[in-house]
Formats: sequence, C-alpha cells, structure tokens
Amino acid sequence: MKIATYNINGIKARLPRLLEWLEETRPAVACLQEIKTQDEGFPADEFEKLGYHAIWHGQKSFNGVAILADGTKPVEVRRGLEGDPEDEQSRYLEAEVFGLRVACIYLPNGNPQPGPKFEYKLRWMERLRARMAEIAAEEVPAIVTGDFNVIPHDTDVWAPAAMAGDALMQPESRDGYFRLLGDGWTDALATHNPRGGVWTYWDYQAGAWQKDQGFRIDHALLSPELADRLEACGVDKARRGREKASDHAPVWVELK
DNA sequence: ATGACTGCCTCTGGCAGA
Repeated sequence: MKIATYNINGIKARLPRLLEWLEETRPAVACLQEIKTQDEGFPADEFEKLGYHAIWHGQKSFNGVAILADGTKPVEVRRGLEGDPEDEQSRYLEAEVFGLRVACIYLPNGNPQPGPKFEYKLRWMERLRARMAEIAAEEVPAIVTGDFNVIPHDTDVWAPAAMAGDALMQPESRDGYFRLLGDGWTDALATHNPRGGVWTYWDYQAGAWQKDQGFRIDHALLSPELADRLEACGVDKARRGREKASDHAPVWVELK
C-alpha cells in the first residue's frame, strides 16, 4: 500500500498535474498541502472521477490540507490542532483510512526569524507534538506526513551556509523535529537514506531546479506500530521537472 | 550584495512562500 504526500502549491493552478500524478502513480492515500482554496472551491468531483474520495480543510488564498483515498472516503478524526483558539490557519487534518491513522500536516514556514511568524511555528510544533503523543498513546499504526518546513540535518540541504539564517534550519526548528523522533516516530526517508542528499523542494527562483539546489522538508513519520511495515520510500523527483510543476515533489512510502 | 519565481485575490500590486 502506497501513501504519498504532496505540497501542490495551489490546487486550482495544479489540477491537471495533480490528476495526472494520481492516475500514473495511484497512491492508496494522498495527503495534499497548500491547496490554497476555500472549502467551496475544492474540486472533489474531479477526484471522484478517478475513484478518489476526499476530505479537506480549506482557507482562502493560503494553506489548506486534504486527504484523498482510493475507493474509500477517509473518516475524519481531527481538523486543526488544539492549544490555540486564536489560530485560524488550516494546517492539520487527521483521518482513519485503510486501518491506519493518517495525519496530513502543513507546518508553518516561520520566516522571517526571529519574529512572530517564527514564534508561531515553534508553538505550532509543540501543539503537533502534543497531538502526536496522543496518537502514540493509542498504539495504532499511524503516519504523520506532509510539509514540515524543517530541514533536519545539514546533509538535507544543498548548501547549509546558503540557508543558515532560514527558519527551516534554525536549531529551535530542528529541536522541535527531533523531539518528535525522540517520542518514537520514525523518519521514513531518513531511515532509508542515512547519508542525506535527498531533496523534496527546489525553489522556483535562480535556477534552483536546474542546478539541483534543493532541500528536504516534506517528511513521513511512522509510529512504532507502522515502522516495521515500511518496505520502501522515495521522492517522485521527476514531477518537479514537468510543466507548471509545484516547487515540491511528492514523497511516498510503500507499506506491507 | 541583491534579486531571482509563482500563485492568489485583486486596491493587477502586495503578500506569502521557503
């Protein structure tokens, strides 16, 4: 069973690319981030035509997440994270599907840092950690996947110096990420690529894609109950090179 | 040292992204 995550950077602009990807790779579950549309604008019919049923949490212009499943509708468990009643950004959606708990996340970018956006990022990470601890306590096979906006190690970026001041690789951001791993979650891609050098994002600017100047920020974290079932994982890198591509590439895990 | 693309909704320029 394949589970994929894809920051699509606008579902309206990306729809042909997205449908093509679903048809060609047929993941059982697809977690999408940055749909950038209100709930009413979500093209559920287009996915239904391909046999995918979806749940989504939209927002005007920015953010927004969705979970699609092949032949079955994900059963929603949570929409948004607890811990901040003021937070109106759509960044978290959790469902039960195919006997798995699947959480789709779009963690805040946090730039510029320092500043209020960085503080929001760090607080959001703590709220995520609290929810992930609850899931872990249920001892269910679970995957938390999406755009974490964290570059975990220096080997996860083409040039650490070029990104040194960026919120994605500040010690506080990394600590927040490593605390999740310390709670027992397995970073699928890191486990299978211990030397790093695997990117999931390439900037649109300055020819970053052509020069392969990317970094790894889209992750799949597996609970102990699921980590044993990890058979393969990877990045669908070629998608980044297509016409009208997202600046992210899809990440997938194959589970027994 | 700086700016560079792209999408969104539209005060068609300013914001956000990473």
